[in-house]
Amino acid sequence: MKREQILKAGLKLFVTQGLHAVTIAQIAAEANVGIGTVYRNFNSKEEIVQQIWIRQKASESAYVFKNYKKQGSLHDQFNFLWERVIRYFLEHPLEFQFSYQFAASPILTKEIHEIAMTDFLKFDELYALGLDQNLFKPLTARRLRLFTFSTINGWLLWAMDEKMDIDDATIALFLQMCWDSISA
Amino acid sequence: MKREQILKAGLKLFVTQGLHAVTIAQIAAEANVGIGTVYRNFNSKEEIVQQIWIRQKASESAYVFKNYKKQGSLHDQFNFLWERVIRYFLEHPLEFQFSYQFAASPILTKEIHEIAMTDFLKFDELYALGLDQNLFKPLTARRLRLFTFSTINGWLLWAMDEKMDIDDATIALFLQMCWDSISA
DNA sequence: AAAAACTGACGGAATATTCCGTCAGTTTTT
DNA sequence: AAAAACTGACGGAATATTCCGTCAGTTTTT
Repeated sequence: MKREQILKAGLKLFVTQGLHAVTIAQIAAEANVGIGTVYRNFNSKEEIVQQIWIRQKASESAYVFKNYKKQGSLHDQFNFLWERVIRYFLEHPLEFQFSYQFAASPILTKEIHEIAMTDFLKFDELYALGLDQNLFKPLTARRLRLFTFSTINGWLLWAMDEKMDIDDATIALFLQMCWDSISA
Repeated sequence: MKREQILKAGLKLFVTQGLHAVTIAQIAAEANVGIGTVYRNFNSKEEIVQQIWIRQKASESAYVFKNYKKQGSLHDQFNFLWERVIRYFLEHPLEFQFSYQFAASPILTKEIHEIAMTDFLKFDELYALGLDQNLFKPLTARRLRLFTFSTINGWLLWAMDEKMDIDDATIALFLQMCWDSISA
């Protein structure tokens, strides 16, 4: 409970102020929790960041794969999953900012990334299938997935930044762009 | 001169250790400069980051637009410029990491971004031309540019991270993906 | 009522920032 | 043209400030 409050507070503060500007005392205050409680739950500011990352990716994957059924054409599945990713981020702007900002941070080790990303390996199966059917350009499944993911990430950053309003048609067009980019 | 040394040292340290972990004293040491000299040139750590950003974007645009002639087909020009961007980042991994890491940082204000990005507006002319010729999907020139840029950024991150070796063929394929994604 | 969890004041380590003497390079005086 | 006076960038010791992490006392849970 308190742990959750701390992670939530950290998320908000890190995104709005940046890692270096946030103190443990601030996090404790924002979480309505004593400083000692922060230290009971986490060893350092860096550990808080790591745990926020893991928690965020878990919440993201839960949202994305909810109601996911392997039915319809491969293209349909592709659209379904990536649209869920897009909608998750649109509905959770703080989580998106955090995700973007820390993706390349030296604080997040290979291990942390690996733990956090396991759920998303399901995407690779989809891409592997597409490769079998010669639908995609000749890259590995993993690379194709990373390509689409980073495209979406980057696009959302600018879209949010510009306060571009994103309706269903825009999302559909964008998904089409993602598909076209990797199509053979 | 000293100013340059400080910016260079800051770039290296921020990328490898992260903003919060780097002290002014460290920067001074890495730059072979006294602490006082750092303060003579900059008011704070944040200002150093902002100036590194501006300097980095200037160096990037100088590299990208060097020898750029508006000749050949629009597709050729597209390939020329984006290939330059890719090569710049491949040859300057520190600059790339920095660019990626701080793009969404709260330290960089709208003003700073605007100053740093002016040179890159030339890209928009290219996209506008393509739109006139109905080559692209129906988005604004600016959005198309941001889309391609973020795609490249994201792709390079993973490519470098995975130590994927990037030869001319790979770059060509990737540029093709960028083109296909926005083609009507 | 015993154990566990929590709180936040506090001390001290880490860090930022200031301040001032030095000295290489420049200008003025003789 | 030699000497004297001046300048201000520089370095780093001294000082100010921040921030961490502990722990004694308090509250909550079991």
